Amino acid sequence: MSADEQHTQSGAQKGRRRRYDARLANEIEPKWQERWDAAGTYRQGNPGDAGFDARKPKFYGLDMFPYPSGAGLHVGHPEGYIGTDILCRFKRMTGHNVLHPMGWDAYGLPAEQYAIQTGVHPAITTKTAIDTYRRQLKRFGFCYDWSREFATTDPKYYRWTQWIFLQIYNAWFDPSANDGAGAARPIAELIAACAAGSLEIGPEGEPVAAGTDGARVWSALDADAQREVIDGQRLAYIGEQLVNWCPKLGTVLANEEVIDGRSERGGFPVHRKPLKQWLFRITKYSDRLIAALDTIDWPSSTRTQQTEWIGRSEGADIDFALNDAPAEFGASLRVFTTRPDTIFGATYMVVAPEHPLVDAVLQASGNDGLREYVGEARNRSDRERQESKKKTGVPLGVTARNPATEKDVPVWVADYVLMGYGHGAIMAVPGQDQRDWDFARTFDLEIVRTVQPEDGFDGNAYLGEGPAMNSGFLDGLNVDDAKRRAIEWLTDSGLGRSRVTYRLRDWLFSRQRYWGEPFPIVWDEDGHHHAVGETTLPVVLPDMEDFKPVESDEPQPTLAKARDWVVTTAGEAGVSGLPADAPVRRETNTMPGWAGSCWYFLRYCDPNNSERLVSEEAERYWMGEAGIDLYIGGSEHAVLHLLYARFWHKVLFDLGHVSTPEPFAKLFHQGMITSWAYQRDDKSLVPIDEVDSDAEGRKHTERATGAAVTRIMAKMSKSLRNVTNPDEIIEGYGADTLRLYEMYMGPLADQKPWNTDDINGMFRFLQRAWRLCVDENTGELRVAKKADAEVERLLHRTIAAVGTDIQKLAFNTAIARMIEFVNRAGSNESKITADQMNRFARLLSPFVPHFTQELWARANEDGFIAQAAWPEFDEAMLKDDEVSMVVQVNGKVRGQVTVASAADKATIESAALQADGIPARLEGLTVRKVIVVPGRLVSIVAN
RNA sequence: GGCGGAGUGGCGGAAUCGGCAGACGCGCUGGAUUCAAAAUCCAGUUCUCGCAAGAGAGUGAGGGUUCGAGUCCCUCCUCCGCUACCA
Repeated sequence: MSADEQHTQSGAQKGRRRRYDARLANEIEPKWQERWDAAGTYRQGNPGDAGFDARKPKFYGLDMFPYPSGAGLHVGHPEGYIGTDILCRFKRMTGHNVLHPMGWDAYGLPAEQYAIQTGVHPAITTKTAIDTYRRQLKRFGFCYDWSREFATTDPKYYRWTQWIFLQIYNAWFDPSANDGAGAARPIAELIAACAAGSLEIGPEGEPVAAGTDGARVWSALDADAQREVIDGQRLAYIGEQLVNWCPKLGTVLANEEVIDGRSERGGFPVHRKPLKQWLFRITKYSDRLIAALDTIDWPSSTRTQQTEWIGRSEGADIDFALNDAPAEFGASLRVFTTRPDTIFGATYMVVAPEHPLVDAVLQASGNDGLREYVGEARNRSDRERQESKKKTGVPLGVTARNPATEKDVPVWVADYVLMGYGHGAIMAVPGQDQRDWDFARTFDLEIVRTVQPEDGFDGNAYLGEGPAMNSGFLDGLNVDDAKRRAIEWLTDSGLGRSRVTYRLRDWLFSRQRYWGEPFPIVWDEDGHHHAVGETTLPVVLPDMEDFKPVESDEPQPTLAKARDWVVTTAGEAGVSGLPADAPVRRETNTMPGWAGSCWYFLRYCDPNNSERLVSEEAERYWMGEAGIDLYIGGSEHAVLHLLYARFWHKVLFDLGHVSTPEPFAKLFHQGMITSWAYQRDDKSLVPIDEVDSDAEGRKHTERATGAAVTRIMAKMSKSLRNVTNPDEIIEGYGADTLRLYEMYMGPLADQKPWNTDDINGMFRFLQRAWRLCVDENTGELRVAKKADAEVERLLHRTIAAVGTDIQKLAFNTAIARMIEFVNRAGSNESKITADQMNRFARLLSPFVPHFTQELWARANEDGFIAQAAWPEFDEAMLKDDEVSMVVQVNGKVRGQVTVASAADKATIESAALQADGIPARLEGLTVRKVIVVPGRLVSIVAN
């Protein structure tokens, strides 16, 4: 028997259904959803629209929009959405204009992978997935303004994604702007400043103040050199980088998309490969991205993760003079260190296998051992490098002079040094660095301690505090002073300088895949890139029959196969500065999946604007002073999406297109909903349908092997087959019950185990609430004539507590308070008055909108309960006239005393000393002290 | 290894400032209703001893501060999440 049948058997009378059961829920929920839709109940106008009340404060409540996959929603997905929905409904009832939108993040690798596997075009699979998601989400009765819905794959949307790319492309980072913090400015201003002579071009091709030593004036550069300078300053630029190349996916990936040397999507091996790619100069924003974290209300763990991802390290660059190095490399080797104070302990040096010194040495000498090692190291994937922490390396046959000790130290090549960080070269100080220690031990290199370890220290490298030793002029200084002194000495002697390094790299933005936004860029016959004209946007993704990538060791963008699309003319593409008939080829890379999600929250403010990405007025109103009021989504986006979106927003802010420096004023991560899974002894997981359990549910065995497995909690996943589909739960209980259950499981931020049995509790609660209001024999409302004073008092308290809890996102305790109200009011023979019912329904409505709407209608109230005002409460009703207090004797509860709540301490004390049973307890004892905490307890100390 | 979070009944979880630990829900036990079951309703339900009144113990372990500690301090253990050869 299905849950549905069980619940409805006795209530399945003809005509108007009288009991609250699954059938009734599934009847009223779609009914009201249709009426809300038809009436536009959750439509929210913009400033200037008819009926828009500009005096109301705004509330922008945003969910991280989903990436629709073929599998549909599971019950974990809507958890955060239910939370935002409740808060947005509350805000609407408390007099706010509420922007609460939903849309689809639809470009990206998973959709394309799925399309390739099934042979169905990603445009079709994506549309199907979106339709499924929309249907499922609508069934929850969320108060989204669906008129603002869009997908990132809509040309009308990605037109502006491309437009933003062009703004970034046509911008440079002026380090002197913004009081020295630096800011993006239009590249036209840079060209104008150079042409006017207020900026000149430094030796590295960078703009410098006019008159700087060694600088050239703009007019002295030929057109190509000028172009090179400008292209070298763009915030979106072509750079050759060691990139993460994934042959299986046929694309390069951002560092953030590579986990343990494998692709985040699919888990395929990733190799490092030098490639020309589009990059964003996000590193220029490192300090601003760190500093602004203090201005926003985000979980501290997420702020910490972003800070560490950016990874600012203060230290020094030091140049070590090389002996016997190939002349073409130069005379010195530059390293970065965070511990310049330990330079006296630098007993050897290490360069990365990709370091230019290695190539120079290989060219100069036929060192076979070196060639072999470097070849192997370069071909090893990052994963292989990391799998074994065993140190490997070979000597380069070159030495360097340690400028502090004036001793020559050997230079090694080893793959524990990474080319991508610092200068790809280190001074190794085994005494103070564990990796160097391990390496020195492996190859029997000298170890010198330069910091005196604490007494009793018996480890290897010592990283702690202590006075410098074996360090000449630094001896005796603590670590911080020694660092400072060492940098002074390096600077004075011209051997080095203080320097800040970041772990963050420039953001690799191009992909070789089909399912993404095309770049608004064309290439001319000389190999120069040009922006397409803004009026020709969007550059529409061509519809390709053959969208399969070429699995290969060499990148081959899928779009290159769309020959008719690729080949065009400058005129066609709206390129300025080229003859209209000049042949150009379109950029065949596409943008990564992150592009669309970097600014979608702006588009919701004004989704149909065809003139601008968002109107200034709508942006200013909805983003307000500080940005989005509440953004809820999973913590897995702590560094990727949330960092990229902040970066785009800051560029747009600098260029004057948005009015807030940060997009998300308050961020909240909902916890994961977990489910049972089974684990073998080796920690590998077993799907739940391959396990048998005994009657008590204590012993579990894997069917195939008969081996015992342990029951654990794990993420819901298709492969473990422990996924619950919300459609089934709604069928068996209704969406209102599911909404309540997910909010009642525990604190929104916590990880929580799914337990279908627990849903009954919420279902019964709604049944009791229904019975409190509706006569099950007639279906009519049952209304008391006279209010019970206790129930009235409790209602005021419940309203106060629920309002507070909703704003704290403490929905579990809010629901508990409402259950208490129903339990108490329901045990009262006379039930509740029409007025009490009205207030109670409004109180409950953010949680169970359909249920309360139905009560609202049965009470013949006009309009929709969602548009009613939040019920008020009277402060005076929150206090009792009398309070019952506990009396403790020597820390143990020994009695109770009831006093007027206004009673003073002396009155309470004397009442407590005479309370039932207390005088007997105190017999033969001397009262030493009496502590009175009004309203709580009296503590008597006696001996 | 680093960073972050958490340990409370059989289970999920409550507990403003340190103030009656276990709200609320599940499950379980007993009862009502029923030919019977399901559903529903009522009562009970931290553990130990006790017929009971009651007494004692109790928030991962150990110590400390306090009239009073789940909450604050110290030492340790366990689990989870993120991250990782970043010089």
